[in-house]
Amino acid sequence: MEERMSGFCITKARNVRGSGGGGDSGNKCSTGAKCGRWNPTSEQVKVLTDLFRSGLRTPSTDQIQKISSQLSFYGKIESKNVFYWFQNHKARERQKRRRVSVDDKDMMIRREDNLSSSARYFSEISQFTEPERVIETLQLFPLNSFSEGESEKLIFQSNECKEPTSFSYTCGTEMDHPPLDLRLSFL
Amino acid sequence: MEERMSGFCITKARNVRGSGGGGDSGNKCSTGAKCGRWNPTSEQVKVLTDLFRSGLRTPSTDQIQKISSQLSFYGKIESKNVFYWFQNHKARERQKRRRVSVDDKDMMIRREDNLSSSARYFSEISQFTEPERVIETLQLFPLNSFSEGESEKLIFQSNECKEPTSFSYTCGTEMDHPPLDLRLSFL
DNA sequence: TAGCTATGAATGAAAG
DNA sequence: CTTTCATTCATAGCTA
Repeated sequence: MEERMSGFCITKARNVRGSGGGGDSGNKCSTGAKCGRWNPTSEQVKVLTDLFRSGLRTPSTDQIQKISSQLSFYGKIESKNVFYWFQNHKARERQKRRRVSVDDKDMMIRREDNLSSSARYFSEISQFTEPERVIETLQLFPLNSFSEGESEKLIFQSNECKEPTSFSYTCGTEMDHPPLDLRLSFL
Repeated sequence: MEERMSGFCITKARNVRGSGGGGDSGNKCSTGAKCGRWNPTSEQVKVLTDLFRSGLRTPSTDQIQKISSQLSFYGKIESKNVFYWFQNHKARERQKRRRVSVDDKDMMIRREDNLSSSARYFSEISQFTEPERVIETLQLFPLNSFSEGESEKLIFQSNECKEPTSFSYTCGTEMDHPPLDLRLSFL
């Protein structure tokens, strides 16, 4: 009788990357392995996420500099880290949303699969899959005149929704056993 | 000492993925707990492996969707699962090969132990560690992309210690907690 | 119960 | 912006 299952899935019992919490913590590799890559502190991630959620998606060079400076308090960080963070975060959110959409549509066959599984996955990022309140750069600081051509953008996902151009392959809709034609020539 | 809450999902029942090929043997967590991780069915793995062996390494989004749709018959599966599967499979094969390589050059020991030890391991995946006949994407479908040469990079030189231009905020020099004014209005 | 291996998932960096 | 690569974390499922 192991009722150990009461412990549910331990999530991050390990030191997690955000070992932070304390003083320097910073970027030392959690596992102590040779780390040549930035390992964000939980605080740093929090701030970045917050900014992202506030609508910032593509920070300008200046913004990146400022953010980086601020975050350096929590540990070592470089501008490029911030740059990459936003780039990745944005790309992944979009990519994820795309997959979900498709997934959602294809879910017609499934019988009773609860979607609790995907819940956890998107609990962090896709918290707002509807708002779409992208502010896309946020230039509210006139300081320093205008740097280089930095203010334009403001696109509204125009090239995102590409009609999937329907397919004609037998989409198992009413068969018990799938034809399952997954040869490469089929894809 | 270690407060490593060893809760984790106790999994006593070995439902095994390859159980009777029936329809749903799929992904339910052994314990029935709501594990958030996809647990591929043996059929799904078989198909995926087959595709991989056929040369498919980096399926396009469309392909991923199709594969996912087809595999959904065997049990719950999402696009991201397929995506990750290929990503991991490819990476690991490469990693493995590289390790062997290094192993070979670095230490000329390489006695049979090596093989016997990993025999079981290689029996499944590295069935062919020599060919390298990667087909790399298999674009049998038009799949028009709208990417027009848009190259404007933003290079970050190591200017991490760049003086913070002109900030008036008290740069955490004597405080335990930073002022951290990272609201968008600040940037 | 503890350790190990295989592998799903995540994400920093880059390349394209 | 999109996609791929490299590493690492977390965990299911053995195995001893």
